[in-house]
Amino acid sequence: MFAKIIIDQDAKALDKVFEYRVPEDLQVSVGERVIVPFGKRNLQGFIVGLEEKSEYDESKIKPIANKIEDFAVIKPEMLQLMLFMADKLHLKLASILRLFLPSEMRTDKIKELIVKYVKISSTFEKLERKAEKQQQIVDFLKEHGQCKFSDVSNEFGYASLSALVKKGAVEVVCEKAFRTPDFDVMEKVIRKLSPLQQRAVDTISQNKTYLLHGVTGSGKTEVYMNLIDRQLSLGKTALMLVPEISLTPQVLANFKARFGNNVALIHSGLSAGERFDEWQRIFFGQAKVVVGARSAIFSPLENLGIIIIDEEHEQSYVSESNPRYDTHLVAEFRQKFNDCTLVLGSATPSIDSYAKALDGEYELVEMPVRVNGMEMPKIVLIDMLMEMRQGNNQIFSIPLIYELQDVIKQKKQAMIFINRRGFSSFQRCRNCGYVAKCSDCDVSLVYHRFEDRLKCHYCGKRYKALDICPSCGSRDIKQGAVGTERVVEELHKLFPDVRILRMDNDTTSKKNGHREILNEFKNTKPAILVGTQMIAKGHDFEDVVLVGIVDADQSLYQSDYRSIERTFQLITQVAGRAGRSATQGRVILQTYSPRHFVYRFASNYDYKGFFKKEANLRRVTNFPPYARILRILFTHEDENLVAQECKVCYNKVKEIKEQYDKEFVYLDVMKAPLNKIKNKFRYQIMMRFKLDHADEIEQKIFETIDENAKSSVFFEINPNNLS
DNA sequence: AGCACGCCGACT
DNA sequence: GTCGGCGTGCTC
Repeated sequence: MFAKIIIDQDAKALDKVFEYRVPEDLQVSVGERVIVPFGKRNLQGFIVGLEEKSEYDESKIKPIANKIEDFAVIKPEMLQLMLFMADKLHLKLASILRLFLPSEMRTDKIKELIVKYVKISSTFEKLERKAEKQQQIVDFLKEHGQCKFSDVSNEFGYASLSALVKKGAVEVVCEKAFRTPDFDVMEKVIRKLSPLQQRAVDTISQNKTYLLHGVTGSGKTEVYMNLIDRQLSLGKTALMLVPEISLTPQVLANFKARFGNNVALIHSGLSAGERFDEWQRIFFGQAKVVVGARSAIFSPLENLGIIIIDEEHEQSYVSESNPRYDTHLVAEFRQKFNDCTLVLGSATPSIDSYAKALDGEYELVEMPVRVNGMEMPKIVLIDMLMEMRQGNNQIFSIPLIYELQDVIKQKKQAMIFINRRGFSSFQRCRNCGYVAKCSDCDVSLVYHRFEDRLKCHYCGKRYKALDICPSCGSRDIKQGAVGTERVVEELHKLFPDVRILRMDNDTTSKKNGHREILNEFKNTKPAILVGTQMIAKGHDFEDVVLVGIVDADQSLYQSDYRSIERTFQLITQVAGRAGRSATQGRVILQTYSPRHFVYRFASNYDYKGFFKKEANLRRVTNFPPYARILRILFTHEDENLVAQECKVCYNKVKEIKEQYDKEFVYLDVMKAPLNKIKNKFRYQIMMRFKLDHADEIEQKIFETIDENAKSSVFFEINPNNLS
């Protein structure tokens, strides 16, 4: 018998299947981890196939040395998924397999909690020699059967017990034990569903994909819980993904209360041991429900009945490091493989998903009203250019200051949202609001302070930094970016007696920083909470009646094609924080581009109108989902070497482009925007092509690059982040 | 990835 | 003469 084995090493040269002989006395099956002699070393490998005959020179084949576990860690579904991902994303096989296991399992220091038990051996008859203590142990075990090793040794002494073990009179049995993380205990609350929620639950009943479009506050979570309950009662399992930042202690406690020990929770706060144990509980079927962030999509659940991706539009579902994958793609595979239900839920679906829903690929389910019947907060647009012309050069507009005064008078609360994401900045004319765009790509240019140049992150084209506005001739050019500290400072000046809290990466880095700030905010009235994205998620504060968005344009002028979509999502998300109680909330949205269509649609909560406009824009400019972007990134310590190699590959890709000239919208080589990371130089080939032959083109490019590149290369399909 | 082989420069 | 630099190639 011969085994096909993937060596657990993340190297291009080893990214293939090796063959080994299975020793007569070794029972192996597909999916198991083994130790194999590889060159001079012994390495870990995964059995991905078993065959009677070998295709390789049999004299060179070595035997498998050993097994690592006595069960197949990679289940058949995951092996299929591995092949699927390798094909679609061109990732190395070993690096995909690593995604399927908790990282603790790869290091040798597996922290499996093993409890040792002892019992009388089946072969034991009686003690040969008189030994008082040993006799006592034997009698004890005869009476009680299997006992904990530590208990027995504590009671009768370690020496006697181990002497018995050495003789073979007593057998040691090792069993696994699980550490389960502690939780705040919460009462199980099952709310009665609104008719709209009930309708959604009833509709989502088939084994296909649904896009659940429900406004903020429409009670999607309760719908999810009901859908999961239904699957459990059918004897199936459920997988629910939530963005990492939404996995707050409260949310976790909620799931624990609802599903008890049936649920496994996977989040970044787990210790290595806890993570490993949760994985095992899932693997062995003790946990029937998994709730977790992105990587939980690889949970080894069997008999999957439903997969739910909450806030499906969130960027965090796309992995931006090492094995780059998109959770949607994996979820779609698992949905098909298990013939189960897939639910994508959002108040602001991604353009990609909504387009699929309109195409009939997904079924659209809508929940257009809030569960408490409350109206959505009113969004008021403030033209900051107008404010400036009227002599207000502050961060806050006059209307926002008025509204804040009002909130304070009423002893209510407000949130001020700072839209600060990434580190790139743009240049803007303070007089007319002009922002420089790339003439070739129609995305905003990024200002690089170091070189004092504007650059396009899609095509690499460089432009002189602005000193005079090309649109109105003004010299009043500014780089936009206001930080949370600045805002807090200004608020202190305006309202010296009011408690002002700040929440961002700096203030929440401490262990419970997050919770402490939110608790303090909850108990202080009046109060103003200033924060970044973090405050846009989850928490509902009854007394927040006002939300201020200080500089909405920040995300609008990020240099990627999804920036408009993201701005719409952000505004809707943030607005949802206001007015969760009886009074209708208000949102003050300050912008320098008040006429941009995104604000018109967002302030009217007109998702469909927005989609139509944005989708059309993408279609005519050839951006996803109506085209595909492929970025090939080359990295190496030696700059000349990567640059050279990248160039060679570019020329090869150009040959492919010639074959498919009508399909290509764009192709070029350039330094990556972040030219050097961790002492490695980065060069890239960027291209965009239409969808008709996209898969075909992609495969050809994968092949060509593999043949021609020696340095480390990776591929990104429709990347979000172009650093 | 890691380990050996191999072919050139600087030293006991 | 030999030690050691890291380029190249291989691992079932």
